[in-house]
Amino acid sequence: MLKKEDIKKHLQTVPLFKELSDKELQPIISISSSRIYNARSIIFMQEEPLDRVFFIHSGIVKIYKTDATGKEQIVSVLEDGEMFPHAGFFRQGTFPANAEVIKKAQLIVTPIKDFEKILIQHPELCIKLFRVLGGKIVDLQNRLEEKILHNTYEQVIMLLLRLTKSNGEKHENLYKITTHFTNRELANMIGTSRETVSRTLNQLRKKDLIGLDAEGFYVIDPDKLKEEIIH
Amino acid sequence: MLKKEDIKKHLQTVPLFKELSDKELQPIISISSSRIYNARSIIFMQEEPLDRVFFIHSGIVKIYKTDATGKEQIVSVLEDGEMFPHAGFFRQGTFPANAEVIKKAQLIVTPIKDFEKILIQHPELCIKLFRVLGGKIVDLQNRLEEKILHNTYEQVIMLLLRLTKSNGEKHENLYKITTHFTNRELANMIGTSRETVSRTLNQLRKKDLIGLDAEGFYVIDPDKLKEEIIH
DNA sequence: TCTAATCTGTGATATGTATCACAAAACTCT
DNA sequence: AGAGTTTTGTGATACATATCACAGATTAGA
Repeated sequence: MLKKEDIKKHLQTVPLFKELSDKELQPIISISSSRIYNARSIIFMQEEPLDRVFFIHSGIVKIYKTDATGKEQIVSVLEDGEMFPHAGFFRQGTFPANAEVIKKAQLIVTPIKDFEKILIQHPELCIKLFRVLGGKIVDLQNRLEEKILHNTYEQVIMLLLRLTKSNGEKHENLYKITTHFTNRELANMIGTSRETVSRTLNQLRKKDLIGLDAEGFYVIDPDKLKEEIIH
Repeated sequence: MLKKEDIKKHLQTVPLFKELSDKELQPIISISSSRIYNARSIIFMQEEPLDRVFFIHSGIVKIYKTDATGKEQIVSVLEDGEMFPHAGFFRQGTFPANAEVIKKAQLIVTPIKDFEKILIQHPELCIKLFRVLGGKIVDLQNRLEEKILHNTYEQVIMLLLRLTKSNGEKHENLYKITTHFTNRELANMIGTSRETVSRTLNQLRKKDLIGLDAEGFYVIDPDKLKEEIIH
């Protein structure tokens, strides 16, 4: 079965499953399926029952919420190797937010109930999941700290640094964010307006801290940029 | 040994350990110790190696960070039955924030390495911990959403509702927050100024949505208060 | 119980950022 | 390739909230 072979190959690239033997991976493969989602397709909505977890093999996914006025808050932007949602294990209920594809993605879908069964039989897997969840908690606390203790100018910088770290590729000492985010998307990630992001980005470019090339990609010197954060 | 008996009794009140048999609880009791912390004493600081977890039997603890200018951000306010930190399992490193006692507290201290060993031998415990961590993640995402999508007036209301839910006691259809927080503390929980909290609280009192009695306690009608959030 | 320290309330002012408006540029779709 | 849509840049203005200032109330310490 070629398809199951693919799933295996893809799951092996997920950090959560790294170091697992073929035999250990087998039960997870057998309950999972793979699917390609085009950009802009909705993976799930907040109200749906939380009955599956996703692992990203390729592409980019955004997790977001919208309020009554339609204002969007991007909770996180996830890419290959990452899992979502983080908060569903052994809890009944609905998804904590919406998920939509930003860049065409291949996802492994696993029914959460079956995954939980495998989980409790494999302490190794539990340990890794505890690590992942712990990391997520630290991450969210840092986000909250950024939002509370820093002004918008610095929040933009920290967002760029965060995106650089995860999505960036190092090319001759420069970091390139190879995904194009619109100003509005960047704004929604930190809860500011698109205009402010536009102004801040141009300020940073004038200071030669970032470059905005024709394709819309961002080029950054992270160390110099970090020095801009004084608070 | 009376002391171990106490620890047992105290651990049984922690939701994470509820439903565990005496036999299952025993290994955790044997590695734990109990200690009383007075108000204002520091439990740990951010830079210290994360080598233990705490369970609150009584009292109130705040988890907070401070920036270079001394500005404080209260990450969370925890009370009896709760555990902290949440993000330390199977990860090396330091505490993610500082912890200080707000109200005289009795804490159970458990070395994290030993706890981890017990954890991986008890799937039941793992399941509960996954639930707790999942809840924490949802919680933090909601906090971030509050901060991004709502104005200060509404953030204050949501903070009061949150405090009411956890610390509140129901008395003849009113909820009383039996812990006194200063305006500055409330402000630091949501990242605003003490003056704004003072003004907002008085606004809410004028609307008869909350009451501020002599002892400084807050009395709230949660349903009416919730209706104030229109966004 | 007195004194110092901290907390509260409230007006005045400053300021950062959202919002509005619109033109130009860049994409998208058939 | 051209029409329509979406994005960007930038000035002008509005507004929420921080900051400053200070007086009075409250709490804590000796």
